[in-house]
This record gives sequence, structure tokens and C-alpha cells, in this order.
Amino acid sequence: MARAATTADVFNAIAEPRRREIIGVLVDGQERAVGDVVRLVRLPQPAVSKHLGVLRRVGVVTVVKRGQHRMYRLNAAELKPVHDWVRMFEKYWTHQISRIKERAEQKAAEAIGQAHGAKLSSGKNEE
Amino acid sequence: MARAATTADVFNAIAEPRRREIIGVLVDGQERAVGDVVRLVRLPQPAVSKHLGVLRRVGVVTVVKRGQHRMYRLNAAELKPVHDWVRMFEKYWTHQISRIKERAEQKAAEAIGQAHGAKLSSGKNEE
DNA sequence: TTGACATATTCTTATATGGGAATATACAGT
DNA sequence: ACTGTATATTCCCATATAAGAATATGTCAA
Repeated sequence: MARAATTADVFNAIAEPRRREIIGVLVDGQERAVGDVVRLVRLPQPAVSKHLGVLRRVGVVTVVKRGQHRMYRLNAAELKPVHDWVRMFEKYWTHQISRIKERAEQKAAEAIGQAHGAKLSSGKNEE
Repeated sequence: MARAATTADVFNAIAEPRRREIIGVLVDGQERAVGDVVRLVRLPQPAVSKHLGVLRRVGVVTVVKRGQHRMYRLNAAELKPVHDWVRMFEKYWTHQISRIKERAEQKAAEAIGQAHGAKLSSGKNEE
């Protein structure tokens, strides 16, 4: 297999910097025509159309035709999986002070792991 | 140009599901040998080594040799950019009740937009 | 040294880009 | 119908995978 399609999921879709830029333009929840996005992100129109196409296929944006314009709007809910996933690591940077706390938790976890008989590496040279 | 390298930045690195899985294994901050990761994620060892290589190049994990093992540890700080970016959209799902609030804000923004001279065509249609 | 184990690297191959250029499609106004 | 505007699509191409197989490298132990 090759790399997953950019439309495979949100994580792949937002991996592209320009797509994040485009999302940024729509962050206010307002709908915008393609041309407006083009002006704001300063990319060729075909490029923007393609990127919007990817975002649409993943559900991150929605479209509605209005006259000769296509109005795109952010569907932020689709970004929640990313937020949910990365929130697992929030504790690591929320308070720099918490490093001490982390250490403690780590030690605790370590102890539990040992008690549980979790077989880690074969060597038992670890303290 | 082709697609950006998976090692181009954290966003590209975590786009791969298996890599997120591997990160998940290291979420407790504990260091683990490659073999342990292999057992936990149930992927061929070369695949795991490659994925860990990508994560290491991006800085999401760190390695240290210990005997014949290579101990990998999560460096969660490198994931902060993702968290920071996606947090821009947090408000859209934090309280479902906030939809009302959003509407209000949207209206306000819309008004400002109009005043700014944003041209929105009239008429309403869909397919 | 020999052998067993742990991990990385080097192929190959099928697939998917993203950008640019050119073109097609759709719609609005006259 | 004709023209201008807005947006999407197609084609080409350089590049980068990710998985699998095979192999190489590195390290411990007897």
C-alpha cells in the first residue's frame, strides 16, 4: 500500500499546510466564496478549489451554491477527533510545574507495571 | 511538487494511523523497547522501526540505546502545535448549548462583514 | 568464535499526491 | 446568442510514500 489518501480522514486532510490555512480563513464560521478564499490565501484558484474539494470530501467544510458562487463554510465538528486525540497529551505542557507531578505519576505507573508482571524487555537490568 | 514528506512536520507525521497507535502505546511517558511496541501494536518489526524512525525525525519520540535494546520515549511537547492549532475550534463543540451563542456571534460578524463591504450575492439555492 | 536475539536498512512496487497549465462547466447579465 | 465571471476538472510530472521481503548491523552470552 502507498500512503493513505488525503481524503482518508481528517488527520490526513489537515496535514497539508495550505489546507490548514484555508481552514483558518473559515475559522469565524462565516461562509465564503472560493474567490474570497483565493484572495485571502493568495493561491491559484485551481489549487484552492482542489484543497476545498479535499476538505469537503472529509466533511471539514460544506458547500452551498448561491448564484454563480459556491459558498464554503467550516464544519468544525469534524475536527473534534483531532482535538480529542491530542488532548491525551495536554497534561504534558499545561503547567511546566507539573513536570514534578508527572515524575511522580510516572513512578507510580512504573510500580504498577512491575507489580502487574508486565513483561517488558527481556533484560532485567532496569532498576 | 508532490505531497510533503511525513517528516516535514508533526501534522504529517501523525497523519498515519499506525503512528498514532504507536504514540498511544507511549502515552504513559514510559520508555519502551521496539520489541514491546511491536507486540503491543501487532505490526511487523520493520514497519514499527520505520514508523518510529519517522516519529524520531520529527522529534515526537526520543531514543536511547540500552544494551541491545533501543528504548523509545514519547516527547509529547512536539505535539503541542497540533493542540494549539485545533484548539482554535474548541468552542464549536465544548458546550452544545453554545450553538446559540455561536449564532449570535456569527450574526455580529456577518454585520461587520457587510459593513466592511464583503459582497455576498443574493438569492438562495442548492442543488 | 558461534549463535541467538534486537533493531535498522535496503530493495521493490503500487499508489497518491500537489502544483501548473490548460480547459471545461456553470451561471448571470445584456 | 454572446460575453464575462466563478469554479471545477483534467493532464502531466516529480516526489514520496507504506508494506513486504530480504538482508544488514549491533549486541549479548556461552
